[in-house]
Amino acid sequence: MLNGRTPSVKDVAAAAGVSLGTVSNVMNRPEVVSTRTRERVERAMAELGFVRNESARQLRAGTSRTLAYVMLDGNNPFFHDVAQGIELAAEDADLSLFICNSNSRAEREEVHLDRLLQQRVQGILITPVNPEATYLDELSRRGLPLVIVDRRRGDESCCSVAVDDVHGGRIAVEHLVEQGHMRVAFIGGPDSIGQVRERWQGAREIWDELGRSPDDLIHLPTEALTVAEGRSAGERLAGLPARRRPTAAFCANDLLALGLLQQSIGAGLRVPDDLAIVGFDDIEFAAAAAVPLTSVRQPRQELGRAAAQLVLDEASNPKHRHQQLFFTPELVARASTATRPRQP
Amino acid sequence: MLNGRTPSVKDVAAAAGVSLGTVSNVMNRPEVVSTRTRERVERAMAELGFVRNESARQLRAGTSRTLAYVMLDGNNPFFHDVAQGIELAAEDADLSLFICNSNSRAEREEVHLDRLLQQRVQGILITPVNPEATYLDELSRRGLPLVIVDRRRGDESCCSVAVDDVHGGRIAVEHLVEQGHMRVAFIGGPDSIGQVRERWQGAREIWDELGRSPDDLIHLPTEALTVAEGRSAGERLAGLPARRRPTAAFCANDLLALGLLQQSIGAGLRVPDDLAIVGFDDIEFAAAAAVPLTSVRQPRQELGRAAAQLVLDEASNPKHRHQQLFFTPELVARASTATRPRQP
DNA sequence: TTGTAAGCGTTATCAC
DNA sequence: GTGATAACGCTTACAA
Repeated sequence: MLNGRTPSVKDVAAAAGVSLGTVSNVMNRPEVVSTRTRERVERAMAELGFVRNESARQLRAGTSRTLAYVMLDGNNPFFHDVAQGIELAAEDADLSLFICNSNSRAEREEVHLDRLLQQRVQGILITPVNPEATYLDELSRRGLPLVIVDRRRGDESCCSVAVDDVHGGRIAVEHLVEQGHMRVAFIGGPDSIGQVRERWQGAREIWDELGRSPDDLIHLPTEALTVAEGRSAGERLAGLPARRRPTAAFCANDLLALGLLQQSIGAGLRVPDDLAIVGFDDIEFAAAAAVPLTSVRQPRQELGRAAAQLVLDEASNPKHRHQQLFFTPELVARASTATRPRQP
Repeated sequence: MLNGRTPSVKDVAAAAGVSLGTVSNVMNRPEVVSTRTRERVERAMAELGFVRNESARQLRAGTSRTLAYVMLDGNNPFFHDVAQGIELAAEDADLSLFICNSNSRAEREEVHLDRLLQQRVQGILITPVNPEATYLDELSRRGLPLVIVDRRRGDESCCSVAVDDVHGGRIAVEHLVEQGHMRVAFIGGPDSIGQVRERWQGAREIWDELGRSPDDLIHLPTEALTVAEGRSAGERLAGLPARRRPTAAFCANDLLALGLLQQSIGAGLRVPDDLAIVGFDDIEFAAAAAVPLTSVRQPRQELGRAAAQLVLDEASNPKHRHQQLFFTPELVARASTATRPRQP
């Protein structure tokens, strides 16, 4: 009867001696079918090893059961934490989560989005290479629920969940000033990344408000937000003439900070005594560093969870209105900035 | 005509003034349709914003375009590197990759597998909680291509791609002995994890072969392979009476090693002078540690790539035979075991 | 080269 | 409570 095919509702119906509609009812509205036939059908399903075909279901029902997250950088644990937050929310809603990685390349991003469109996913969460990209608008125009994660657009054309990066920059530098530092470096780049610009802006703002001279806030640009770039920035820092050399560095993310920490310790500097370091994101490896890293904490999982909730609302609530959620980051002080080194 | 619906081949056909079969041909066998009509159809597609419905395609064609990887522990960057290797291979084959995370829970694993079965994915790659679990056999029995990644089964009932963990344990400890260490700790657990057992076994083998006393190879069990457990093991290590205290530790993975490193440095020990440390996996953060970590390197991306190739072969080659690939890991010596600390 | 039509496995709307 | 039956959007023979 089956000759190797994977069994369908039809086969189950035949085996259970009922019609195919009844089998469908057992799956989708079990309350409407009598206990006896339900059990008979379930037994048949088990015997045949029936597994519902999701493509057929989706085609007919017109509704998909998966969400997707297109992340920006698979090498940064931060995004995996965000993804985990999304996954938890998806799980609660009994949805699958499709995770893609653009690796910061707009072209990969477009390929992924196109595929997701073809799959007719219920909604897309994305940390885009460029939040203003026009192909993102097109998704919304198509009616596909879309939430931008950890980034924002200028307008309010879609939902987004982000963190106040300017504020983050402010509290990072404020903390360093409180610790008595007179010359501070900001390490981060490229400038094309909105986050980097805003964190740097926050740093300058507070520095200015505290009455410091702009000359004492030194910008060391990097080409990416990676450990390797952090090391390289460390070398440049060390190369500065002593009278200009900062006693503290605020890094645009934790990977940079980890790289800087490594380079500094390798070069024989003591952290925080010779150089204090603040990172951003508060990924797990920040707290796990040899000198536990002070960092501006983003609510990573919360970010993901909130984003998932927005996308689900947009998908199911006809009265949905776009929202721009904005979390406030917090400083987590650890040994890397302590006036005297302390434990994590 | 469309009233808000998303356009279908039918709509495209109408707009282009051709039949629906022709539209399909444009997508699937463009060579059989004349240039002129092809262009007309393509223009209509663009104007309508047509996106092919993958569910319908899959249902009719009977073939899916996605692979899936069920990873064991999303908090361990090692698995993300493996995933990236798979993704690259998938990309080459023009397939999408569905990434799931079981977080070491067999129950989540089963939920994911069930969903993937429903999606009729082309093949599944998995780093299972338990490679002997019977539900894995069932997938194979269903004819679903399955490859076990970074783990092996006793029998040869499916493809697998793994690393010689016993050998890894051997070279780690051999290296420590070469550096002159007389008492060594093995840190790792729980024993239910095959990897842990084999790395420990390799350690004992070589220790024995080198004529050392079993009493000088101390096993400090952990409850998980995490940074936190590494720290806790460090505390226990420090608590050992001085005459029994090892001068070197071999950790079952890099997360443990990182935790141990942090705890040790925090406690004022010098690494490697007071305590040498070897990790396993060689994740990026191992090289990025304040004292760059010596580690047993697994070919992370290669593992993923090879696994993807096996699953694709099983999916498309009727003469496919199951293979058990077995990579040999290499020791990457860094400062954490140098007799005199050196740079990364 | 293009058109026609059957059918993939489901769900949902009806009668019964 | 249960059973026919018509879609859903696409691919693929086969006919024209």
